[in-house]
Amino acid sequence: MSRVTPDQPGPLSAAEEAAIRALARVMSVLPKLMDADMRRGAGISLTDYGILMHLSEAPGRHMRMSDLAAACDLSLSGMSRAVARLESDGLVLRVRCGEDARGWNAVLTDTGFARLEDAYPTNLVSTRRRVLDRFEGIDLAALATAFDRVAADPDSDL
Amino acid sequence: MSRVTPDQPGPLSAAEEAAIRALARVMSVLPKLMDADMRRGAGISLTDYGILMHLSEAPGRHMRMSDLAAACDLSLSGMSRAVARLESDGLVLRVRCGEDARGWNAVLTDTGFARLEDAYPTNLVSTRRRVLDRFEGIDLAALATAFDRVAADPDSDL
DNA sequence: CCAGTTTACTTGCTTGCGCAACAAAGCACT
DNA sequence: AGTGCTTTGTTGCGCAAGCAAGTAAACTGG
Repeated sequence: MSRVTPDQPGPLSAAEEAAIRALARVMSVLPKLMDADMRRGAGISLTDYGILMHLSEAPGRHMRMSDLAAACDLSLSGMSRAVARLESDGLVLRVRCGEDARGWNAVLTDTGFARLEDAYPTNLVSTRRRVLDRFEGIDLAALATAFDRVAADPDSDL
Repeated sequence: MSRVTPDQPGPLSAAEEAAIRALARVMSVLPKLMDADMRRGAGISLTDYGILMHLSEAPGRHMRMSDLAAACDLSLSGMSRAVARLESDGLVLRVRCGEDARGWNAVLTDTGFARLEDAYPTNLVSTRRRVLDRFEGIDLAALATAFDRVAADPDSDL
């Protein structure tokens, strides 16, 4: 009786192997490079930049802690501490959530928005030099949807 | 007098923006997912798996600490501690480097190799399900070379 | 309207990692 | 051989982030 065929039989093909190894390297190297760029060029960590960015794009420039954590892919505890840091720097403010007094809204202050605007060019340059310039000849739209599928994460269990 | 034209003028195009955001998400999500897969499925962290893998592929199954650190993209101090952990688990051994008594070789033990073999299928499944299955219709070879260009990192300065 | 449960966040503890300071071995030039 | 300089690795310290436990507010069923 023939059993169900697995997705692929044996080990990886040469092309798959090469792609996976290169991706692994990118995942470990690129965040460090871009974080270093941001710290050197704008005095802000990549994590903090992402938080400010997400807030700036939210209606009213505020977000619930848990939504923000999900958007930035941080644990709630991690976001709690990150926002505390940003608050002590005056970039963000925490206010009780009106319709649910358990919740808190992280609000981007004007200072915070100015800081984001200040850091934006650095991020832009870093993005181009480190990534986009090296993706010449690749279909970015197709790549984006593939990446989206990767990050989507259905079937969380192995 | 006309100044030098920057690589690209203004902000990112829609496709660039989408690709960058998706890549950012992949970089933050995927390592956690695959690490979780490895821990649950094989009781080993992704970092440790990578170390054992690199050692297993080296001639004589041993490597200098600094080479190993570079290969795994870890700081030397980080690798020092990682190897100490692995050594205490019996997966790796540290022996003085013959031709340069300052150096140490991390050597993969038989136990370590067995552990790697044991973890390999888990890694394979995780790799396929999380990544390769979602890259259908993408030229993997082209993608690999693009990733290699990203990870290569000439001009370290911003 | 009052337990018991669920949800939203914070805080204590631990881990992994990087940087800077250190020890030890090699090298270079006299 | 001897004195400095370089290279290789390890250790002290600090930081960011996750998990688990705690607190407070909101729902839910009697």
